[in-house]
Amino acid sequence: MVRMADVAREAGVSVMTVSNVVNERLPVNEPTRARVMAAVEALGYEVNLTARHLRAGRTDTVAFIVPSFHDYFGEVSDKIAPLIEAEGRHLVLERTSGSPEHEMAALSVARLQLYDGVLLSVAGLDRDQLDRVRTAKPIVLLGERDVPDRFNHVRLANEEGARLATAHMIEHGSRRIVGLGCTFDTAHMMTSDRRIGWERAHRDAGLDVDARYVVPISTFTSAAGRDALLDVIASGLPFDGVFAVTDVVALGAVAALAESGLRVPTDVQLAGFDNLDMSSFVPPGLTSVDANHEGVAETAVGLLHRQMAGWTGPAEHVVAPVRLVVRGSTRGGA
Amino acid sequence: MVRMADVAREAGVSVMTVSNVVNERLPVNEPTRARVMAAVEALGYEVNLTARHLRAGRTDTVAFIVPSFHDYFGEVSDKIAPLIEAEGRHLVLERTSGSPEHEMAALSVARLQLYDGVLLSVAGLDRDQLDRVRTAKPIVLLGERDVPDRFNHVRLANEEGARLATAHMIEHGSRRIVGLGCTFDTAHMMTSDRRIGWERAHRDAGLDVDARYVVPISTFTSAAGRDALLDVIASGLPFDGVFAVTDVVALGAVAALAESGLRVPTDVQLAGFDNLDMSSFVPPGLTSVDANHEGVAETAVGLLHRQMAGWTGPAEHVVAPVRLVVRGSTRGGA
DNA sequence: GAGCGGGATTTTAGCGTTAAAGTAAAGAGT
DNA sequence: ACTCTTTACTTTAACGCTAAAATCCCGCTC
Repeated sequence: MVRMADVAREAGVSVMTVSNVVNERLPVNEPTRARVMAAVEALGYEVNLTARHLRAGRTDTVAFIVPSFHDYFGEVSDKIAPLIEAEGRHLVLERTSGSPEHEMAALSVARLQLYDGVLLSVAGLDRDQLDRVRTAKPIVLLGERDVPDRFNHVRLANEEGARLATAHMIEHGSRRIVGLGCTFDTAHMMTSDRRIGWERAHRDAGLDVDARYVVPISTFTSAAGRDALLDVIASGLPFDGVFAVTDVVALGAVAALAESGLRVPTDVQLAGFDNLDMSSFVPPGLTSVDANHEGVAETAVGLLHRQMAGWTGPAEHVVAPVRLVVRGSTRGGA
Repeated sequence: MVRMADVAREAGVSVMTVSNVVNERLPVNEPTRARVMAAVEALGYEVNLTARHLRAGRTDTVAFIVPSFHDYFGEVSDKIAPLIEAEGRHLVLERTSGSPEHEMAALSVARLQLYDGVLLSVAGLDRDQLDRVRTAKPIVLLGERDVPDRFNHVRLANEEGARLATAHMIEHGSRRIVGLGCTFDTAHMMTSDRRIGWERAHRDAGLDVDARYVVPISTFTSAAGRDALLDVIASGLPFDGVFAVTDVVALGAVAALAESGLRVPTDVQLAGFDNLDMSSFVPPGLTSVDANHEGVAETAVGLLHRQMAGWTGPAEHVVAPVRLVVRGSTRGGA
């Protein structure tokens, strides 16, 4: 490894002069500068970032900590990256597998020290566990969990989104709408809130809420969504609509319906949540609640920047608005 | 920030004793140990990783550098993560947007110093640019590019995969198969090699190779795939099969075919490449070349571990085998 | 030609950690 | 009783960088 000291010796100057040339801090006479640059080139010197980080107490790096690199998080990450880079910082992703232990470890003082700021997509931690996190490091939480007031937090209008999607299907004739994955779950506000929206749409339309139509799924995967809906079909429970808790789950529903010979949207209308890239391409086009990834990314990064810039005012709790994107899987669609 | 020195003062011992307790290196008498631990707890001390990294010359962190966090890379990342973690290291993802400048920057001495090893999914750099990278840092390259011999490299059997998929469609009756995105491109061995496989399948079957069926796409997205195939349909060029260069592009083709009222696989057979999670759920099930993400991940991580363990033998160039997963989008399917 | 101002460069002093060498005290061996 | 270990802990010296203070050198003034 080539150090500044090696360059300094080669150029016949002090280490500080090399530092000043490399970082363009204090002015350096042109002949000296040229000699230093020549030495830098000759030796292939590049600054040791670890040493700089230690000395500077900054890393110019932001971490986005996600449960998995898949699907929704992959798409959001790609929105966040340019916003972080625009401020001259680096973005790195870390993965927690959604487990509370991993998330807690990611929020440990030790790990936080590696970054100037952290965006954490909370999947496993509850309010109490988060409350135990004591740090001055800028943090913005994302995700559909209950979090302590002192954290900046961006989440989606889950209830409203679910209500919109369900009401839309009711408006277009569905009367028995499966809430696929919309189970009550103290830990999981995502499913609970979407369940409430599903329920409210029914009540608003004067329809009965039948608990048999709330179908639990084992994981938020397409496979689990398909299996769960196939079970519903096999059970003989009649239905004419499906609101899936996420688009990934909705894709599983698409598969189940196709396998079972049920036509979308003629026999069964279908809507999802997240409006992933793929959703507009899966025939006949997946009606979905759009959570505006880009807006969420901008809001979250904005809050983080504010904190990193030294803002100490009260934390904000943003609920990102949603809108329904109607496509061919429901009867209002094109 | 609480430093070891603060803990040492609180516990009435030297800094080294704290270090020895915290890292369980040299043995420390139980009463002393307890006093140190109490001080650690009281002050909420956690080690400063930046300082440790500088001192140790190691970071116990591996970076996976990808063009984007989306789709294929998201899925591969999720396979790689547990393999890295199993060795007690951390995995972080960085993004290059696929641009040569970003990739080169990621391979700069400075950035490499932050990691004990790097997995780089090459998308933009060519052989010459890679050849300019001079570093002893363990690196494994992934992706369908030509790379200098001295780098460990894992790529897919692109030609064979494309040939398998195309031959399969020919075997089941297709005679005019669009090679969607399978253009020759000096820089992009992925498309070129898959094009060659598409071509070979034709020749093996004694069919003419008609260049009009090689359809370029602007980007490897579903939108570009759909638009390109819609153009083909509008042009009136007759076809009865589509081999899409990736599953993401194939999804665009699915949309284009559905919009145009063409039935899959009755009117048009369709096959893709990558076998993404979604591919088995998009009706009628996407026939796809499976590149065995998990195997690729294991191979790449294995090569990286070997290098990090000090192996200095010649680099390996692994071509990961592929197999065809037949689903409903082709006529051999279920 | 002593004194001064100011730009160029160097010296000093860490950032927080840990490998290695050093010391001090208690116990073992002869 | 004196070495010789062993155990427990401390001191020293970096890792590679840079903010701040100190020094040097030159032309300029009066």
